Amino acid sequence: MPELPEVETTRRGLAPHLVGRTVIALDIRQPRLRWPIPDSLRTSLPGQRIEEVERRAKYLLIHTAVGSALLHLGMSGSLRVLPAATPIGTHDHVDWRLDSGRVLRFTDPRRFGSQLWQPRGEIHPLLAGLGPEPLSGDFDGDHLWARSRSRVAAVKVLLMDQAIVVGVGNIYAAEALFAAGIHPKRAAGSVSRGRYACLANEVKRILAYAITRGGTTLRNFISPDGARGYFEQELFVYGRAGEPCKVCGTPIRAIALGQRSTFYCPRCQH
DNA sequence: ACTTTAGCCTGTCGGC
DNA sequence: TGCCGACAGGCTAAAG
Repeated sequence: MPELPEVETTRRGLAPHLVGRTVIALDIRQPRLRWPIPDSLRTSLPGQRIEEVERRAKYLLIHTAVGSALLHLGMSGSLRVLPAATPIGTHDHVDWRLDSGRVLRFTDPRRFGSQLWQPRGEIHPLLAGLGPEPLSGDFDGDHLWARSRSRVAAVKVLLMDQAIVVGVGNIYAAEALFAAGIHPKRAAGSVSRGRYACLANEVKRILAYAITRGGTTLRNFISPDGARGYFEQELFVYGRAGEPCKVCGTPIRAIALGQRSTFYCPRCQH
């Protein structure tokens, strides 16, 4: 499932093929994604030259002179640059025809992804309320500590709240909490300043390391060059219910937290 | 202001 | 073998 490292891996794979290219036309075979593809994208993007490929949270921003396309992979989406004649598969919903003779192809079986448009000078509502980038200097333990006072929700829910910090999904939240030794169900407001400092550092370390591994491939994720990610081999708790903790040997436990599966070591995390 | 719930989708998997 | 319900999950909007 694409979280920050997977989106960043995608960005790095796409940028060399997109920057400097002009979008000739869009082939939209399925406009009903997480949100319908807006007319503004259909009318604004064709004819534009791509200036830059940026990542903000889990969004890819494809910048042009008149505005930016916002691409989100949802949980099963992938983007690849392919020869224009590549046969179209069942879930290949959108193609951007490029002047290089290739296409940027969006594939998404579950259609939780999106393609939106943001005119130059405007900020899309979906980007407006986002918290800081976890790998930036704006994010640290004191930020988590300050934003968690008086909050009774579980610390894992806080960590996955995109208004608090972006890019951390179910996998990396579980891994960071394990590394910091914090129980995922602990009330966010009851975690000390010092432990938040540790947690913030682990979030940064794990995300940065996962990017070097090409992200985590579970089910659908593939990078633009078709490669799988290799971080799954490095997971300590996610998806390992019943298996021994790699640190202490205690069986990893799975619980539901906010309708979401959560994995932790009952001995290492408190 | 915070917390909870429903909903968007379809491939996969266990059970019968 | 085939059908069927449960489950998975990022994220938002609406409800509590």
